[in-house]
Order: sequence, then structure tokens, then C-alpha cells
Amino acid sequence: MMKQKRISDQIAEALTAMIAQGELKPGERLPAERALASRLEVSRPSLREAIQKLNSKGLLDTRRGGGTYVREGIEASFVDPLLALLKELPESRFDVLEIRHALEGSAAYYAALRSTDVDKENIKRKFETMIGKHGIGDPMDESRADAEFHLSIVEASHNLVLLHVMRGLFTLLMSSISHNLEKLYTLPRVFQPLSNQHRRLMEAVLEGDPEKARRAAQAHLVFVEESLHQIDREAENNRGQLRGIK
Amino acid sequence: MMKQKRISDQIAEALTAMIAQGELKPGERLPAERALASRLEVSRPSLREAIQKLNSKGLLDTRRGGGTYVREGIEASFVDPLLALLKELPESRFDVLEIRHALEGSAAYYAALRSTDVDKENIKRKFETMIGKHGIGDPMDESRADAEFHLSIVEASHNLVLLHVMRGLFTLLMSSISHNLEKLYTLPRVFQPLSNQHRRLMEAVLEGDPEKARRAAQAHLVFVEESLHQIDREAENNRGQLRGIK
DNA sequence: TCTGATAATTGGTAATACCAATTTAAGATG
DNA sequence: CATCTTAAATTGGTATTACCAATTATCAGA
Repeated sequence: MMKQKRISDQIAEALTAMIAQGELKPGERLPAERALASRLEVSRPSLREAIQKLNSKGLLDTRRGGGTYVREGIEASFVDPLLALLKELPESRFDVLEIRHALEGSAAYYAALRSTDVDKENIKRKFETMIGKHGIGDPMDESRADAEFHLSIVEASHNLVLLHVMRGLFTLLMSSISHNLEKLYTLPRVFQPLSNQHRRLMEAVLEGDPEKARRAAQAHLVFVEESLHQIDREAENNRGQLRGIK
Repeated sequence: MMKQKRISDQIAEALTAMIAQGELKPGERLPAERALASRLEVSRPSLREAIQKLNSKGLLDTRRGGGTYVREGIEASFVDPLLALLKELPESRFDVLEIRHALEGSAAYYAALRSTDVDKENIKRKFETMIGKHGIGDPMDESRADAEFHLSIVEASHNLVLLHVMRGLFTLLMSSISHNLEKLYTLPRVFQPLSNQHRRLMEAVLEGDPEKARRAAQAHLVFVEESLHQIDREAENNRGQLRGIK
């Protein structure tokens, strides 16, 4: 006979399912503890224990006097330790690029094999959005649109675990932006080939050519890596010249 | 003026520090809730909330009537959401294999480029351990030794982010063992080529041939994937036959 | 209409009681 | 003396109640 699960675990699971199924959306506020405990017919401490569990997992966010909310970025449990690592070791972002090279090559390959018409429309939309963001504002916005374009391709691969991992990696990169990544979007000699590569990648996926898609994704990542190395070197040289003047 | 942290967070942090500093060792038992709450001069519900947080993070393990223990294996924070996913969708383990295909190909490539003498000795040791475990006991032990062999190659790639991701994926697989994975070690027609592939992978890394290492890693993963598919089909056929008898 | 004060709501902490599961200790039996 | 069974003690789990602290909403006055 199976042991009965503790009530707090059952509540945590139910809430997790509601978040996973979209019944509870990022940013949405839960009912007040007393009301929710009453509705679920459990005691408030049991509910609190469940909520604390999910706070700890990064799924919920509770503000004293202000209510409990579904967190906006749900990958925190994966990201936090890596974020600490990136803080300590800025070179780790090249580690991330190496991983992206491997994973996005695969993502593009499987996307070319598996994408549905809906996926393809989504990829096109994200590409247009990304192009539309160029030059008109915050490079952060461009960076976000870029990430969303790439994630649309990962979605089209229909590998849920890969999507989870890639979401975590992109969240990580967005959080650690500060290492000249914006230069990718503001330097014309970089942005133009970057944009062409994005287009080539999209076209390969839309044509359903897996090997071409893989190569396009990997060439793109190699270009990003080399561009960042170069931008780093130029920034280093600029610092050297400033020292000479002072 | 900084907001004062909630008491349960302070307790959770203190306990985490004690674990990190070795004051509390894996497997060790905490004092009883009432005693610990009294010692810390907090209420028992506050302490319980802290303990539930750490249970949720995989740092502690609480047994009703039996006490609270420091957990033995500590990578759970990455694993839990994916574990839930794997429970819901057993096919996700093939998603994981697709990712391993991409990541371990890269890991082997960079390991062949970057491994030090220490790395190479470690890889050899893990290989010998894995071979030594074959057939003499629990297939779980073999599975663990297999994971450690692969992780030794990831370590030799000197990509810290990749190591973090791969550790998480292996912990995930170990936790979700139940889908005929042990058959990989107990079926001679599977184990023999598997073992040869492991050897070939190791040799390519030791020779410092990156492309050969990548191909060896990827061939190995393809073989694992196909073997699991086949084992699944046979299990399905066996179930069909049992139905016929009953 | 805007601002400040007050009331209401919400989360945080504590104390207490009791139930359920596990562990330990004591007693009986061979 | 060793082993088994039973009872007691210990431990975690749940619930109720009370009160404090922070935030939000509402109301009154300028």
C-alpha cells in the first residue's frame, strides 16, 4: 500500500501542474493564503509549506503584505548557480557559446526535420521582429529578439528537454549581459553578416534541409564567437590607449 | 535600510552554510524539530518552512517519525523540474539522448584538444572501474560507473558550463532509471559493442584526435538510442504475449 | 484633484493541541 | 541469554488560534 503523500507536497504538485498547464500564468497572483487554504480545505501552515517549497524552486515569489505571484522567468533554478559562475569567470561565456554551437546545430537539424506550419510561421514572425528592432532603440531589445528567434527554432525541434536547457542558457546570457554583446548589433560590419546568417538559418529550416540547417547554425555561432573575441581585443587595445593618454 | 529577511530564509541559509562547510555531512541527522527550534529560539513552524525549502532544493530529506537528514547526492536543483517532466513523458528520455549526442560529441572533441595528463589518467581509471563493475552486481552500479566515465571526458574538455549541464543530465537519468536502461549492461549483444565503443572513445581522446573523438562519442550515443528503442519494442512484444496467456 | 491618514488585507511568526509514523525500551517467552 | 512482541516515547505532520509587520485600498480633508 503506497504511503500517502504529505499535504504540502500534494499542494505543491497541484500548483506546479497549474503553472505548467497555463492555468496560472507568469506574473499572475495567487489568492490570499487564508482564502486559498479554505478553498483547498487545508490548514494555512500546510499551504505555506507548499508555497515555500515552490518559492525555493523559483516557481513562485511571495511578497509580505503583497501576495504570492507566479514568477516571470521560470528557469531560475537552473540559472542561479551558473550565474554565480559567470560572475566569477567572465570567460565562461565562451563556454556557453561552445555549448550553443553543439546544441543549436542539433536544434536546427531537428527543427528542419520536424517543424510544423505553425512553427514555421512563428520562426518567420520572430525573424521579422528581430529585423524590425534593429537600430531603433535599446540593444538589449535586439538581444532579446535575437534570443527569441533562436528559441523559436528550438521549439520547432520538438525536444522539450532541449528547450528547457536552452531557455536556461538564454536567461543566463541575458542576465550577464555586460561584455560587449551589444556591439554585435551596433557595429555594421558585424550586424550585416549576422543578419544574413540568421536569414540563412531560417531558410534552411523552412526548406526542411537538416544538414544545411545544422551548418548554418554552427557557422553563425562560430561567427559570434570570433566577433566577440575580436571586440574584446579592440576593447583591450582601447583601454591601452586611454592609459597612454592619462 | 535593508529589509529584514524572513526567519525561515535565515535558517535555510544557515543550514546550507553548515552543509557547505562540512559541519553537517551527507547522511547526517539533524536534531528533532522541537529541539532545534528551541535551540535556535524560533517557532517550530518557521523552522519547518526552512526545512521544507531545503527539502525542495534536494539538500535535506525528511522522514515522518524518523528525523531529517542531509541528502547524499546534491545536484537536485537542476534536476527536479526535468524529473517531473520525465515522469509525465517517458519519451523525454530520448530527448535527453538527442542532447547528449550533441553535447558529448562536443565534449569529446574539446577533451581531445585540451586534456592534460591528469585528465587522461582519470579517464583511464574511470574506464577500468566501469569495466570492473560489469556483471558482478547491481546494474545500477554499472550505470553509475558509466556516467562517471562520460563525466571524466566532460571534465577533460575544460568547459565548466558544459560540466554543470552534463552533471545535471546524468543525475536526471540516474533518478529516472526504470525504462530498461539496465538491459544495456545485462544483454551481452548490447554490452559488448557498448564496451568497445567506450574504449574507442577513450582512445580517441587519449590520442588527441578531436574529430575522431567526436565521431566516436556520437556513434556511441546513436547506438544507445537504437538499442533502447529495440529493447522497448521487445518489452512491448513481451507484454503482448503475456496478455495472450492471461 | 491630490495628499495624507486610517482601515483593511495580506503575509510572517508563534503557541498550542492533537494525530500519524517510527524508534526505542521493556517485558515475556523459549 | 537471545528473540520476539508490545507499549511507551519520540518525531514529524496537520490544524487552530492569536498577534505582529508590511502593503494595499479607501476615505476624508485641503
